[in-house]
Formats: sequence, structure tokens, C-alpha cells
Amino acid sequence: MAQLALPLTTRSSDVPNEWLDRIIQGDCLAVLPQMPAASVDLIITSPPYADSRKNTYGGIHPDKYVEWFLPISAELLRVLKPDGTFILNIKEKVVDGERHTYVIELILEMRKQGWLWTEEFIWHKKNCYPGKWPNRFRDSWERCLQFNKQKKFNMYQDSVMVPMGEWAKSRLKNLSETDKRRDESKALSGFGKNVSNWLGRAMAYPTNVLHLATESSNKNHSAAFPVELPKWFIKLFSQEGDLVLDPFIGSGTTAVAARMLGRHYLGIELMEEYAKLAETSLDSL
Amino acid sequence: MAQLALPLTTRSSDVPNEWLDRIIQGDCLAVLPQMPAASVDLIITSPPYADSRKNTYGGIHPDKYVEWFLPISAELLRVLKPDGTFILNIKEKVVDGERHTYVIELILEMRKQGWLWTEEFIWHKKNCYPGKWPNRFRDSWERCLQFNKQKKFNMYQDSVMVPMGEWAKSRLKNLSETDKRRDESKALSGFGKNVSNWLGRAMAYPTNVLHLATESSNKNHSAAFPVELPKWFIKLFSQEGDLVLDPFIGSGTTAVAARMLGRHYLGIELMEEYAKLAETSLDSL
DNA sequence: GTTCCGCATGAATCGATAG
DNA sequence: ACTATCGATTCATGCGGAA
Repeated sequence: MAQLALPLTTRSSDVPNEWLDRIIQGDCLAVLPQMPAASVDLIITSPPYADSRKNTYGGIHPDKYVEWFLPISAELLRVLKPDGTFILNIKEKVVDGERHTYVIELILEMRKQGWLWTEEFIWHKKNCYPGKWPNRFRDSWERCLQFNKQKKFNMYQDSVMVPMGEWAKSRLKNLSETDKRRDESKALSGFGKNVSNWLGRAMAYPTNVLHLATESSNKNHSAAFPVELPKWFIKLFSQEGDLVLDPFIGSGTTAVAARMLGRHYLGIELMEEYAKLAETSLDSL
Repeated sequence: MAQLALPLTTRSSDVPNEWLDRIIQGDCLAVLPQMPAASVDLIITSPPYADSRKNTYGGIHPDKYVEWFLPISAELLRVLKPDGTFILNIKEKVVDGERHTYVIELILEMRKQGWLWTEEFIWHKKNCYPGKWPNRFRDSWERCLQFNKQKKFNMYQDSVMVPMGEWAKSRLKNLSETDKRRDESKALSGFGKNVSNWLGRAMAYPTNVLHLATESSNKNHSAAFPVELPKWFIKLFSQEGDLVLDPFIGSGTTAVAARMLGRHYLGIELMEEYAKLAETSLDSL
């Protein structure tokens, strides 16, 4: 098991150590029922894609996807804290010339389980998979579905603010260098509320569209899910010391992101090969 | 009625003149049944959004949206040619803290009518509505759902190719995310305006994500969507002389786009005020 | 002519207030 | 309690006037 290397500022008080900072090799449907209820602050995962090829690992047939996932989402609902969030990264495959409906059917069924479908973020993959088809362009986006247990949940918007566009740029450009230095030092020393307010105007809250390139470096894992994606959601929906769960951790991206941000993690992975890969990724941090 | 001003190279041979290049004021559910079957090459529309407020025009209650739209989509299926395409621009509202499910329910019901859900394009609205809320970011995207009658349909991919020169160049530099997106959108929307600038550059096919700003200022009545949006789909799914239908034409954006591209149009609009506005827009072309 | 800057303007959403 | 209306919040864009 990977051991905790980076210091963490706080600990989730109500979760036994055995559920913290580990990669557990096994079927999440067998592991999750052993976890205490309401113990996880954030769940983020990218489950195996639907695949009609029979012999592919993790390939769930599109027609069976909803019934395969529902028992898992039921367990996730149980282990999530009331004010926690579940982010599901998913995209429907093209089957027989059509977008398959398993994702939208899953949303409807999860709502029946008690999940609230709070939001749908778009991950725009700037360097998407190349290719050309006669009746279709390259698919350059995926859904990041946000589910919650309650209308009130933890959200730390300030942690993901981004630089503003044109307006702030031109305003900042007009400041002389001295002004900038003076303002900066003022803000740092805690004085000059006006100035720090003003500097704060250079930052804006993001929208529900994320622009991230996929990572091509890691050829071992098929799902090219960039570490920036879980990092963004972890910053947005958890605090240091919180517990982040990924029931399909694959090569460990979510755990790496969590550790980099000082959060506890729990990763579950069915395939031994991937579970080992995840531990290796964590050890090299 | 608006008269045809720009020359058209060809004409749809099998559609009576009375259905060509007109804005018809009336309820599309009353007008469409009078149209010949299989007469339209492309349908593109942005129907009234769901709205729970009683006194708003066009406000369909979210819970009634699917049953309101299905009779219309049935007629659209009838009038569309077998190799034609239907583009539906739509987005779900937030109701009681959740994304409402009427859009995804509509997809499932339209498939039962015989529509194929071929693709889902994302329209990324660069200038989305401002605002701040404790549990939600600004919504900066809408769905453009593509439906077809057959797996084989007309698609003219070359007509929407984009230059990759500028985009590739900016990738090498360390531009901000906003700058990168701006360059990309400049390439998309600039096509057709400054074609000479792009001559000799490498061209690439676009993806299923469109970056376009909404048009707000200096228009008496705000156009629902930017004219570049219907233009893009009209170029992609029709040829000169084809017939483009918009059953909720509003201020006439789709008709303007069609005429600019040498396609026939038919616009239907319930509100007299908007129907007149659409004719005015067309006359000023 | 250019470039720069100020300003109004949105297919929104939440929370409080009022019936 | 439950529903309808209103005010506050917020930022990318493009126009028009000014340097």
C-alpha cells in the first residue's frame, strides 16, 4: 500500500485510518459496502467506457451500462457526506450511427435513487483524438455530471478563480511599475483594502466549461484524463484534509491530484495491473 | 411577405413556391401540417425556452415541455427529406437547484418517434450571462442536438473547414487560455469574411464544439443566437438552393443566414411582432 | 485612419419578500 | 407551507467617442 508522504494539515475525524490514503485492489461493488456511511467529502471518477466488444477489460455493453452502474451509484450515495459532491466524467459512445442513450438514462435513474442532478460541466478537450468520418466530426468534449445529496453542498469557488479578460488586462497595463509594486506590498502587508479589492477584480469566477488538453504522455492507461481535471474539482468541492474517493481509479490520476492538494484519497481498482500502476504514480510524488 | 432579393443558383424542384422564402405568421403546429412531406433539407431552430413564469411569452413550463414539443417534432419528421438534418438548439433551466430533465427526456421521446439522435454539438457561449451564486457558476454552453431520419444523410464537411495556421502558431506561444480560445473562434467565425487571408494555409476539419459569442448590443431586439451559428450548420448540412426551415424563427436569424448563403428559407413565427421584425431583417440584407 | 477606453447590455439564478 | 415577483449579483463583448 502506498504510504502517506506529504504532510496533511487536518484529518477527517470520523473515518478509520484503513480508508485513508490507500489504493484498494478489488471490485468497488464489494469494497464500498464495507465503508462507513457519510464518510466521503468528494467522489470523482471516470468509469470504464461502454464498449460493445466483448473481450475488452472494463468494457460494459452500452445496453447494459445503466443496470451495471446503478448498484454502484447506490453505494456512492451511501458513503457520501450529506454536503458532499459526486462528479461523474462520462461520454456516450456512437453505436450504429447514433449517440447511445445510456448516459441520459443513467441521469434519470440516478435521480430516482435520490441523487440531485445539480449541474453538467463540459470538459472541452482541446487536442482531441484525430480522425475523419464521413458523417461526423471529431468528438472534442465530455460530460462532467455533478450530483449532490442536498441542495446545499460545500463549494469553494474562490479556489478556482481565473484571470479576467480584456478589461482587467488593459487596466493593469495602465499602472506604472511603481504603482504595481506599491499596491502589491500593500496587499501583502494586509493594508489597503481598496487595493486588494481592486486587484481582486483582476480575477473572475470561471464558467461551467473547462478547457483542458488531454495528456498523451501516459500510454499505459487508456483513459487520458488529465490530472488538471480532478485537481480543478477537488479544489472546488473539498478542503485540505477532506477525503476524496475514486471507485475506478485506473492509473491513479485522482489520487495523485488529491495528494498534490493535501487531501486524503481512497482509490479502488479492479485490475491488479492498474492498481500497481496507481501506487507507483503515488510513490513518485 | 419578404420578397427574394438575392439571386439563388438553383431551386428545390419539388416544393411549391408558396413554401419558399417566406416568413409565415402563425402557430407552427397549424402551418406545418399543410406542407408537403419530405420537402425540407435542413431544419434548424431554437424553440422558446422553458420558463415557469406565467406571463412570459413563449414560456412553456419545464414540466410540460416534452408534451408540448412532441407534436411539433412529429410534424418536423414528416416534412424533412430522408437525407435531411434537424438541429435543435436547447438548454435545460435550473429548477429548484437542479438541472431540469426535460431536454434528456425529449431526446428519448423523439427517438421513439423515429428520430435518430446522431450527435450533440456544444455551443460554447464566450460571453455568457453574468452573475454569482453560492452553488453554481455561470452557464456558458448550450446543446445543439443533431437528429436525422437515416444513418446516411447529407453532410458537406469541406464547407466548414477552418485554417489551422494561426491556431497552431498560437499553441507554440504561451498564450492565456482566453487568448487561445479567442484565436480559435476568430478562425471559426472569420471564415467567409477574410477568405483571402486564409488562402494557402493548411485547413482542418472542426470538432463538435463551437465557440461563438452571443450578439447583444446595437440590436433593437436581441437575436436569440448569433447568425454565425445557423450559418455554420447551414453550410454543413445543406447546399445552395436547398430549403432551410425554422419553425420558431423569432427575429429571423435563421432566414438571414439562409439567404446570405443562397439557400431558400421558410420561417414560422407565432408572434406578429417578431414575424414583422424578421421581414425587416431580411429586407435590409 | 488607428488604437484605446468607457459604457450599456444580456435565452441567468438565488434568496428574500409578499400574497 | 407554497408559489409568484423583485432586487442583487456579475463579466465578455462591441459600439461610439476621444486621443
